[in-house]
Amino acid sequence: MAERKSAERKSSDERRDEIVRATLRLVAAKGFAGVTLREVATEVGVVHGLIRHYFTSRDELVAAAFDFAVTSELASDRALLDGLDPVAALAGWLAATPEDHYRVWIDAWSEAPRTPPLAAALDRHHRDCERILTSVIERVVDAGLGASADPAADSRLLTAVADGVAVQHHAVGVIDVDEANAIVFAVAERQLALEPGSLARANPVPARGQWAEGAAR
Amino acid sequence: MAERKSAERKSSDERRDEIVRATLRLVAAKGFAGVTLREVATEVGVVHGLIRHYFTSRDELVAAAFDFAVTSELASDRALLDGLDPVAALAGWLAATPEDHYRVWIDAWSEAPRTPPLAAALDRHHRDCERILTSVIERVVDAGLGASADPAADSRLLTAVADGVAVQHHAVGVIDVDEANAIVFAVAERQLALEPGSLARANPVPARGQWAEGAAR
DNA sequence: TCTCTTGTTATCCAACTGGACAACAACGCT
DNA sequence: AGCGTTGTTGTCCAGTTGGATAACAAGAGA
Repeated sequence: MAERKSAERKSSDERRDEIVRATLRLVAAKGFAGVTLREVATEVGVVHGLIRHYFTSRDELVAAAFDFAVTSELASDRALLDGLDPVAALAGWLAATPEDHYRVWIDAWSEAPRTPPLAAALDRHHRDCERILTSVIERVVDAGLGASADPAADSRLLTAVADGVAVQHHAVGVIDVDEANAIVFAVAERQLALEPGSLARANPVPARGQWAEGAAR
Repeated sequence: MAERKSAERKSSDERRDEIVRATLRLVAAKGFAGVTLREVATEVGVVHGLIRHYFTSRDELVAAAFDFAVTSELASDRALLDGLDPVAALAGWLAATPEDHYRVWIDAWSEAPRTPPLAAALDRHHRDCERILTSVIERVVDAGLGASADPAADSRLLTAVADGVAVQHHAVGVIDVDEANAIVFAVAERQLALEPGSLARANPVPARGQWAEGAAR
């Protein structure tokens, strides 16, 4: 009569994906250092021993979570940007990112110096971001809508501004989303010789991908 | 014959200070979430029970450590800046900060959303930093060496750039200290209508206060 | 149907955590 | 000298952690 209550049996890939997403949700809520295997297991609805069936160590799990976060984020961003005209794409890329996304980035900055695999992933994805922005800048220049003597350098500069503003907005909380966008747009317009106000006008509705459906407690 | 080996008996203030500094060193090395009372005690050379004699909880300890870090850092910065001419002060403030210092800031950004007292301290100190930079900008303007329509807004902007560049330098590691300074200086010179290169020339030797003598393991 | 693989559970473990407490020792005060 | 205060130690505790492992269960392929 003591019926064994098992979680639904799933394929390896499905379960693995489920675990990674749950980990990511918890990382966004509690930071890389704050997630425990037991919490992840509870979130998924399985026993904590099962996690080890998919990831040989905790570090491997959180590294996979960060990798998944950025990979899926950048994939959906690329798809979104491709469908926009150059200036709108620039505005869309520079506009403030959802809270959850940036929390993960900020946590990664904090943990990377202590976690080599995370540092490697961070380095790689940061360069990806700079490259994407560089190509967007090149599209703007090629369309004759702006100027840039060194798109890669301008990309690096604007990435720094966007990150710094995101810190003020998401972590410190001294500015709201409109102020954040205003600052980044102003710097970008001046740096790339765009018409003042053009980025704010072109800014598309923020519809970036969500990996964090359902709030982690 | 079993001689009791005690740590040197110290005054309350002395010991408290010693504990806070040790905590800060460990926070810089392992993050706010990574420090344990036992490690702090070992670092100081006492038993972990003694920590509780000075701080009623772990949270109170790390909050005190962050507060001490920023308070002493800003105090020594203020003293340094006051002795410099306006442009040199601006360059000194914007120039890259020692690794340990920024590690603590980045960790605070990461932890603040989860730790209310840390969030309060972060908000306060962030505003302090913006205020200091604002007054430096005003000194530059008053001396007729540069222009700023809104010193507070420019301070906010340059703070964002400095933070974003610091992330790229200290956390991600994609740029070195010279590149970091070059980016921040270039933005500041353009934003404040300074002569290009003037900040690099005026940049004083980095001699900011050190609270982290002796490396934490 | 039998077997082999693999997703899953239930425990166990050694290590470590923050906190509590009683005993001790050094010092200041009277 | 006696005494109270307090800096300091050693030890205990209940809880949590990441990891290991054996048993179980649900399929797949022969």
